[in-house]
Amino acid sequence: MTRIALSRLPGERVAVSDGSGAVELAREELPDLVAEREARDDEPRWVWDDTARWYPPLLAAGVRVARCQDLRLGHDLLRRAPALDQALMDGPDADVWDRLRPGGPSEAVLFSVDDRAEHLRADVEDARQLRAVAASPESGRLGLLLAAESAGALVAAEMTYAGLPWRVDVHERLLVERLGPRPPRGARPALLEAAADEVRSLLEAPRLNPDSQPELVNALRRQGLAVTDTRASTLRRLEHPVVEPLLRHKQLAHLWTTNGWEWIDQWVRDGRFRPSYQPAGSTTGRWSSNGGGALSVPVQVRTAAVADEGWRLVVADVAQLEPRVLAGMSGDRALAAAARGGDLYQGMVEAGAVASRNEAKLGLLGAMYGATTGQSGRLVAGLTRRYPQAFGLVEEAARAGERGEGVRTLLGRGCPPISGAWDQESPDAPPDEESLAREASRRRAYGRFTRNFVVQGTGAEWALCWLADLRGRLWRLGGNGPLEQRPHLVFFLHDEVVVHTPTHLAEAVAADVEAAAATAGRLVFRGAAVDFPLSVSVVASYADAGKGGSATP
DNA sequence: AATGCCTGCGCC
DNA sequence: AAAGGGCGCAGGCATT
Repeated sequence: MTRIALSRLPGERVAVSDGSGAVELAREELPDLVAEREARDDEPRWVWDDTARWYPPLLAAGVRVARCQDLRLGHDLLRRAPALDQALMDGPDADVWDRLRPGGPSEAVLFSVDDRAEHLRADVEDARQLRAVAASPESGRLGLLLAAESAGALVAAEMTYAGLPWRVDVHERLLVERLGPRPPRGARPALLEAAADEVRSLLEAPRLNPDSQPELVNALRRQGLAVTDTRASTLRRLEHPVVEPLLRHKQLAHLWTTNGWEWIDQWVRDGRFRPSYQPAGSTTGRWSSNGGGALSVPVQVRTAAVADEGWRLVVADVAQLEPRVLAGMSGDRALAAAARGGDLYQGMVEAGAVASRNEAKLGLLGAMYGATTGQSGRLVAGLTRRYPQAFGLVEEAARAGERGEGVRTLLGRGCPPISGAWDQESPDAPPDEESLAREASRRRAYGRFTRNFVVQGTGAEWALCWLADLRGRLWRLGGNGPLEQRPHLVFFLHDEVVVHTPTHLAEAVAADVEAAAATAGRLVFRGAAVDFPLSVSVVASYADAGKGGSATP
């Protein structure tokens, strides 16, 4: 397969190097060249330093690419990969690659903070990464991971470009219903103020600011309520007339500040919500988001995510992704058997491992998060006997972390090392009891992190493969138009995707979403026969997903 | 005025 | 005695 490396040159120029030679051209000539090579070659792999910098201008020019290699993501990943000989990653500009931060489309044009970072040789770094991976005993898995990570970066750019369809009128109607009319700048909505006034009156505190935690705690205590915090769960346990308006105030305040009118102004344009995604933004490989709060499109406002006329949203999520991942990566046959159906927890009940579905859930979550006490902790002990490989795997990851050792995901992503050696402050003095306790607690915390890392990280790898395969299928499904006129991904969150599609293709999209999940399972888990059943809904509004309306069985 | 930590919420 | 992973975001509050 052809690899075509793109590097920035001084003066808005670009170097294009495909192994058979290099050419230079002006930056504005690039979209035509890319479109031409996409059509002529059989899906070349575009090699560049950062998808978030190269791809948005291409998308804006109507050019979609099939494959890429994101060298920054690849570099970060390989630098942490335990199965890689790190010496092979050294060489010219390696230190600059080490320091690269994710770029945004805007800053790419405005700033060139570091001249060396601006003019890196993509072909040189690409060759280095290829060589290092080829020399690794886990070259196959690492190669898959790099490809999936890069495909994810393409998806991220495309989703920001296309945007999640967003009906501002629906959203604003909801805001007015719950909060009252939009207040002038600096003022608070009427219904929010009304709730605050009820709280002030019931607590006999006319000047109380209910958003101030210390003030609120004091006011509650003056009423004889023994509280030390103001969490909703704490408040719900109290018996006092102030609880209802207080909880209502909290909810309305949250709606107003995080998904209110200002959020709309800032994040919705031309009927689309365009959050910015950051692939591998979390150390486990999960994506993060740095704008718009795409990681929590709250249930409250999902009614505003509505497909265009003649279009539908296909919403799909995986049931119990991480327990299934654990079954697959540990090779635990008993857990894999429980995972064969649509409900893994129910499968555990039917196998007689636990008495109830809820116990199954508590026990598994406890194992993956490191619960040691309470009901969850007790369940973990019992389930360890029933599912020794699965529970043993997370237990072993936790022990490694407690010893200060790192762990890796199934495809080879390494976790960050434990931070801050405890005895560095005064290396010669014998540690006192308190610092010993601190150290022990720090190691346990790292153990909980490594325990979760292996599962969460491998889950993220499955999801990336799912996304990558689905992206290709959607493109092939859609005819000849540009991206936004075909079925295309508009949202992704850990184990859930949303596709915006012309209505007549919705069923075909639903089938492709399923097929892509099966492909991802085979790619990541090879022989291990673990199902990844989806719940798929074809809906007009995101809020209607998962209600069983047109869910496939 | 800007920065960073804390609390609390919500998403997985 | 306490012992639950990963994120983003907003407001309050202390610090500079």
